[in-house]
Amino acid sequence: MARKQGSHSGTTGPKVRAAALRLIARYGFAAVSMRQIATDVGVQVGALYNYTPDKQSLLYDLMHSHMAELLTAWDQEATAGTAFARLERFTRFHIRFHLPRADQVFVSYMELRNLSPDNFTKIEAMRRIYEDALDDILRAGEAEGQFIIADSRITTMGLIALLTGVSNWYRDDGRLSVGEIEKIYWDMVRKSVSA
Amino acid sequence: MARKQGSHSGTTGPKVRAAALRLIARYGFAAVSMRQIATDVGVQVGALYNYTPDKQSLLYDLMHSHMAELLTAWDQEATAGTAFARLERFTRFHIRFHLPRADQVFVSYMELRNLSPDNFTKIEAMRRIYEDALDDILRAGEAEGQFIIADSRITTMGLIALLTGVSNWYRDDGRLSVGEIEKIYWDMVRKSVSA
DNA sequence: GTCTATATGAGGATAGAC
DNA sequence: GTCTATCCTCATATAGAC
Repeated sequence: MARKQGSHSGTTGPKVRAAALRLIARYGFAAVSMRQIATDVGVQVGALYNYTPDKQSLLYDLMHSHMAELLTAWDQEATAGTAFARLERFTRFHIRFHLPRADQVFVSYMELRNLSPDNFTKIEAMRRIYEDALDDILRAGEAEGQFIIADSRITTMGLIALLTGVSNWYRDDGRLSVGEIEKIYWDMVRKSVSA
Repeated sequence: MARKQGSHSGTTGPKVRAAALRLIARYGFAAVSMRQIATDVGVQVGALYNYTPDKQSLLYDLMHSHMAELLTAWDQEATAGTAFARLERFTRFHIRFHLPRADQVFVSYMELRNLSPDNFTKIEAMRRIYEDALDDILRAGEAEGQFIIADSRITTMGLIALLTGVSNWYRDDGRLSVGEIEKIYWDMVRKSVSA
């Protein structure tokens, strides 16, 4: 039988977050109960409230962590260079970052409507920063004459939808490596904005 | 005060579906209660069960209707011709069909995981038929030498993600007409597969 | 076809013992 | 830090009156 009492500090917190992420990705925020999460972690429901003040905060933490990681990772990846080189960097980075994070991507996209208004505003602001990074690249390339783009904002939204869509079909045991997928998508992106 | 009794047959059924669609799109299937739907329609909760055997069937009906309409509309739109012409047709059709159906798109995409396994299988089969229509065009264009495509299946998924993404940012009162949006996306699609 | 009332169960969150 | 027990609200679905 499972242990009924005792301290397991240091591991329960991360376990709660991991269980919540996986369950919410699979069944949706509203469909997942705190009891389900507790069972998955191996504690009773009351114990969860040592790690989150409420269910909403748990969702926000998951989405905020994801966006913060994304922005930090891109900050470290972004470089100077031609718009062309920067766009390739962005394309490959986006795929490489998101592919191993299917649950985070799913939750961050699907559960926006379940954030409280305040939390939604904060997450949207982070998302906007990321979109603007691509928008900057596109406008730079247009100014340099490397790209022909009808509308940089729409192209930004289009390319991000295209690239994020990888998560819809990618499987770890699929026939293509991440590198091959990056290449295929980079070909499409490159051609779609080409002069 | 609202009427407490009486027959309103002929209108309640569609109203139930319309209310369910709008509420589910906004808050998610699991988060929307039958009571909310009933309130929105203006009846008591028990009355809903004259129009659906249960909540799950209501969701399935919404998604099935959407996919059936989509396939029927594409059947009427599809034409013979060069792969190039067929791809433009598909691109413009996809945007024109989906733009005025934001709620349906959202629900059909987001609530797949809330379908029962049987219902999921049926909806997925319909979705696959639509994807295959694009896949056929791409492979035809490749065979004719009009397109250069690394992998038709991945390109199919990529283009559908790109095109469906329009629903993420489109607003009825935005600065662009549907025709202008079709044009911008067709430029991207055309170039992305160009030889 | 709709209403009211109810059966039956699950939900988020909290209090207090250990 | 976790457990048990509980409060209070809400859920889906059904039964039977009108």
